[in-house]
Amino acid sequence: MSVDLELQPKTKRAAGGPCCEPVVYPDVQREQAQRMAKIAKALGDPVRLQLVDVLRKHAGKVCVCELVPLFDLSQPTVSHHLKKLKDAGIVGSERPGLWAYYYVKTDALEEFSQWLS
Amino acid sequence: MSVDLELQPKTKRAAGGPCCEPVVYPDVQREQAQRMAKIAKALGDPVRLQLVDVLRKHAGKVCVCELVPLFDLSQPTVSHHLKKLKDAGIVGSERPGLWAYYYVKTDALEEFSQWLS
DNA sequence: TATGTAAATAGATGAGCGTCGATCTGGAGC
DNA sequence: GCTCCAGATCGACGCTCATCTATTTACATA
Repeated sequence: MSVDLELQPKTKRAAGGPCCEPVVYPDVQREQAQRMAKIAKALGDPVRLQLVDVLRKHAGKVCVCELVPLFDLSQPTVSHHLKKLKDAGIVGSERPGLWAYYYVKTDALEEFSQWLS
Repeated sequence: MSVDLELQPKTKRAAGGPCCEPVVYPDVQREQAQRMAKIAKALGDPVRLQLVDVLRKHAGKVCVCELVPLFDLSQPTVSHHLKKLKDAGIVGSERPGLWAYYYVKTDALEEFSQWLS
């Protein structure tokens, strides 16, 4: 209803310039967008999304040897995906001995989750 | 505290099998993960995330000619990103005449948003 | 010390992405 | 009709990604 929200071009044919003046935001959030896009990109693969899902449902540490057989993928590939998630700051890991354990760093998803809702 | 949540290998050295039995989920959500990963992937670029942000803040239709000058990118590149968002079902578009208008399809982000929180 | 094993790393390959300039499409106005 | 313009599409380029096999690393146990 409000024409303000429609954001139509202000002139029907501007002379010597773009079709309309820049009414929309210079945007406060260039860096914020990069941060959140980094998170979204890491979640933008079905395997990684399911990894995060499993890790979140088990609010503790999960052994890698539990995660690998969940997918029809080689062990290095799963390891690769876990590394991606770790680089994005979404998960953390420990390796006290022979086995490695991964867990979700819940704070990492906070900003993105809030923006999305 | 609860060992059940720790998901450690059940045996210290399994004989003739993987290090532990598959205790974690066969996972109900293979297709759901694909759906949500598709959304996340589309949001996994700073430009597209900012496009969605701008479109959401203007809960109406926004002219493309308003969006292009927001970024230091060529018009075809912005158009390409808008197409990606459209293919992901995140935005829709109309082109009644010379100008094209884009808007957010809020339902699309619902499932992903809920999963994330 | 030697052996076995879980996980990470290395290297390769084929597919996809982000970006650009150039071109095409189709509505608007003279 | 012809011209102008907004937006979409095309083709190309360099880079990143997901995946694999093969190898390496480091811990455990005998």
